[in-house]
Amino acid sequence: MNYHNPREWKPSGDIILEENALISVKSNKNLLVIAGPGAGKTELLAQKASYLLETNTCQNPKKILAISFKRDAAENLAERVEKRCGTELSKRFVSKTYDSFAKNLLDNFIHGLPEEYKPMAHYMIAIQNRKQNDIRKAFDVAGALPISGLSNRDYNDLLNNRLIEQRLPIEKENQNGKIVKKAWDILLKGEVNELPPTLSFQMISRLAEYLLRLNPLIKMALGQTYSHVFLDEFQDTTDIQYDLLKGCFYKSSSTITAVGDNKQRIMLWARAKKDVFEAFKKDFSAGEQRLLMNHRSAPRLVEIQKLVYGYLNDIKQDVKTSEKWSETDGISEIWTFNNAKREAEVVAENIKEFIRDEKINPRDVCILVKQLPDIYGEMIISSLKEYEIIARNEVVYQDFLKEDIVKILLNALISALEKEDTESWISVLSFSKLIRGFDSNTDFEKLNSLIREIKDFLNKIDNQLKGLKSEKDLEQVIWGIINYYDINSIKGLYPKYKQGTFLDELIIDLIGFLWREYVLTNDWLTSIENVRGANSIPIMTIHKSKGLEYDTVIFIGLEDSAFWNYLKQKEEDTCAFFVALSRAKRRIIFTFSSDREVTSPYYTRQKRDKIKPFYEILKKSQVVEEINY
DNA sequence: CCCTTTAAGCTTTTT
DNA sequence: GCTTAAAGGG
Repeated sequence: MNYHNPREWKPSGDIILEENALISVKSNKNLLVIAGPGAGKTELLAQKASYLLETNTCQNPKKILAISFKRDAAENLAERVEKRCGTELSKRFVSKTYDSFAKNLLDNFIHGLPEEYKPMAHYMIAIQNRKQNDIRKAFDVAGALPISGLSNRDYNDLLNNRLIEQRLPIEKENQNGKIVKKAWDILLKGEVNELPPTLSFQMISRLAEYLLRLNPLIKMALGQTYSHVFLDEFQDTTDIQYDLLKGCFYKSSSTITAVGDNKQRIMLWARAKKDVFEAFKKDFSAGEQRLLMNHRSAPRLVEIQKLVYGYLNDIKQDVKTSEKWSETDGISEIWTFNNAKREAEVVAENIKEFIRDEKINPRDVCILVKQLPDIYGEMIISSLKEYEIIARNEVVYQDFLKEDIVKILLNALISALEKEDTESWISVLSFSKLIRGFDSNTDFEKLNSLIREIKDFLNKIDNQLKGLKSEKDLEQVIWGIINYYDINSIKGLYPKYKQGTFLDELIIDLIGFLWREYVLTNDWLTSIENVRGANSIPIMTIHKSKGLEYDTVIFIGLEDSAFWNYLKQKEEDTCAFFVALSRAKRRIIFTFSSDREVTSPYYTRQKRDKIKPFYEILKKSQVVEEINY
């Protein structure tokens, strides 16, 4: 392998990095990179990975470990690195989520735990929702904590908190401690007729951290394996995750690069550690860099974004916009209505015109809400239908489409229908090889016969699809594919499908979605595209939209009741407003309806007194036009 | 049975 | 903060 000289290294893929980004890429110290919306966080990390691998600064055979929160973020980053520095070098780039990282540590080194804290090897993942709460169950069996005056939900939250608030081992000096320890025992080992061994991801992280503390050799091995560590969306790190990070890399030889944005901190209510930036700088003696470019938003929209900094007591800084924009680019409007029906009509009509006159794709428009996308979006969905435009609540599909089994089945279907589609063919082939245990050493003859076999099978599927009469027939085809791969082999590759009815539910959903589309379109490829959402406008919450970008964003309901908790969490809600604002590349529209006559258990009369600062920001920018309908 | 009180929901990911 | 459904009391 020919490595580049660090001095001569240049960013790959025709990318020009701003000065601070280039400094961050070449820095060999622990570093906190504060990067606002559109600064190119993923690109920065991908370029840094390229630099480290191409110059052999990350010395072969050492690796880079990247930790993200969400699976798609981890996958996107891995893909970008492969694109930037090639398949060979990117083999030493390991991209994981926090939870899979922690679970791997626990599962691989489970014997490093003392018997007392060693979970049964076949433990389940805890379910915690309204119907089923395994943690609560464990406490009920252990003898619930003697605390009264709390609602059921608050009490469940408190129990969970008690379980994971501290590092292990549990201090069992007092009565409460004894009950918490008993709950741990039940969850780790299971209780006959009550609960199988069950762990939450928070517990898994605690166990992984304890494991490392007890076994310095494992910690050393981590440092030996990973010379560099990347941490994405660092502002969302919870206290538990931070403890684990410290357990892994405190005073280790690994160099850490954390990337985040304090202005997009909207997960505090979900345990994000508020002082994580300061803690990281102190504990890891980390330096700080700020990126000043916004490659995403048009100049007028960036002007509004900059005004939010003041409200968040953040350093005022001269954010630069991309040269592709001219100074007057960027549209921002507030649309006010007397009722939600009129709002839906006007929004739908305008979207129709955007698509028709500006030739933008439905996927370039996003309808954002603070909460309850089904309720806030209902009327807009039906108004858009009149123009034959589909809008849908993306929450329902986002997670579903990410599932491996869904990807596997859709790829098989596409490959059967469209023999020339290379992307789906490659995934069908590589999945088949994986299932059969083939690798690069498998001889050519065997591989060829596998390819012939798959092609025969895909032809069979194609023919079956042609003669399909009912949803039952489709069910048969889908199960045919699953049985061809072998359901037990699939479960072996993806252990998460072993638990409960998760796999069956996904398959039922897929059949339902596909059939519904097929009835409408009478074409399988279009049906698959529609299930994937290629032609529909996404409706989602601000939280779901984090990390995404759209040409046009329409925020529905800039109203007090949508921000019902504003007075209690001003900063976090202002961040949410900032995230919404900064999703837009060229145009952002906020709507207000003084009467929201939705068939919901919630509000009708709407005000905007409490969230006045949001309107002040928009007014102050002098680029926002308010239109009364 | 009727009136009053209380609780739930509201933003989330992860194998 | 606000609405509605469910539970509780006489």
